[in-house]
Amino acid sequence: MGEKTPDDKTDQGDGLEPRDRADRHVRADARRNIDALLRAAMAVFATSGVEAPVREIAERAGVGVGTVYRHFPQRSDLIVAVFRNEVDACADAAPILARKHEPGEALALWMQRYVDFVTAKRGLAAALYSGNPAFETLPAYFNQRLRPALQTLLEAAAAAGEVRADIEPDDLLGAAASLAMPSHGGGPAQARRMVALLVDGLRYGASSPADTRS
Amino acid sequence: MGEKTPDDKTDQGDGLEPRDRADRHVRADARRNIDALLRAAMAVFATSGVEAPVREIAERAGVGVGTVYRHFPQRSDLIVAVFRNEVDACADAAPILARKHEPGEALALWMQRYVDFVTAKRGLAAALYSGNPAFETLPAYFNQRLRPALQTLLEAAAAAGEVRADIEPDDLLGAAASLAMPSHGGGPAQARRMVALLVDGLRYGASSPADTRS
DNA sequence: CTTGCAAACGGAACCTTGTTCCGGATATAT
DNA sequence: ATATATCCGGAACAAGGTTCCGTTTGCAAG
Repeated sequence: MGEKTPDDKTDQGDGLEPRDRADRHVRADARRNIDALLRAAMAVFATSGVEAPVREIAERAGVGVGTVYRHFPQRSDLIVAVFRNEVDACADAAPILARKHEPGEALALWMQRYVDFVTAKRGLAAALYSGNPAFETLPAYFNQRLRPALQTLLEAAAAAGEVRADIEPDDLLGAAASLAMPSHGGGPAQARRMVALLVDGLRYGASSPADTRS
Repeated sequence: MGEKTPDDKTDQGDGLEPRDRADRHVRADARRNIDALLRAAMAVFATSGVEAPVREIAERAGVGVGTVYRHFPQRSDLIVAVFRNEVDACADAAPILARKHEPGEALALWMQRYVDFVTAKRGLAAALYSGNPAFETLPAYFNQRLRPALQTLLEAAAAAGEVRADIEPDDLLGAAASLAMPSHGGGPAQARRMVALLVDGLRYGASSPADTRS
């Protein structure tokens, strides 16, 4: 899983800090708590949305709030860390699926995985739109990780003649995300079905791989 | 608390404002305070966004918080009231502009008015996406009031041959709103300029008023 | 195995913000 | 002028984010 520590310093080259090697000592208990916190936060966010109280997360992780704030100075830092963690997991699933399935099937499975990811993100949309600058880099990270992952799957499936070749990863991600948005009423089950339909749409017309309809 | 009160008054016509509240006496001081609160909230929301503290609004209106909650039982009620108020003001500006200016000019001026309105709504987007049911009727109200207003202006300008006739009010509202969204980086000045460009685009190709293509 | 200490821990305390409560003020009908 | 339903103000309460600080602990040097 993610080896990236949350205090992943975005070193802007401020040479003010005292000499610390990037790998300064991170005590084992600290690492353990960070892991527990990420796991707890993931679970709580999925259940109660990203606006769940910090105390609840701390309790579930079996630590005190002080420990939360030691590793995630702001509440939003925790949210960002969990989000990046999940994006990474989703992106990393792509090569794994590609190895275990036929290209078309791998694509379909990954899209479902993606739907699950989006569905679980209740309340995140509000955070993104909140104007809080802490979140403004998230969409970029989102694209940076997921687009290449999907693109690889898409190209493999297209090369195998299993899907048409004229769709862009971004279109697909956007379409699936909007289908999965809770604002569309239908539950997660409907989202999965509609996205499956979308993927079937990709398969249609792929029978003649050389058919480039200008 | 689960008791479902059976006094479901047919609060029908939620699209239009409840104009005559003559059923029960509304004391003059109360009306005055409500007005002051709406004005203060409008100013504060424009400055600090819709998440400004209730106390700040109360102070600016010169009343106690108790008075705020007497008239707006929930914070979100105040936000909704201010929003509807501003939507009404924006919509009502259309006929006034139409009376004082040439059709094309009235359209251009109203679009600028609309941009100002959208620009001032910092943080409202987040509220809309928050999942709070208190806000879910707002977009409908938005459309219900603004679309006819713009449509009238548009038709008048088209009839006068000052703009092309093949654009829908909704498209224009949506486009202008997205140009004015702060997420697009450029300040309000840029938004005004881009929307002016958009309106100029409407004028282009309108030189032959009788040209009803199709 | 000690020992020293920086790092980490926990959770009470503090601050801000939404909301409720209620004693006192007051507009308005009679 | 009086009665009273309505309204007002702001203290008090609840909840959540964040800080503070005394205590504990991992770990490496001796």
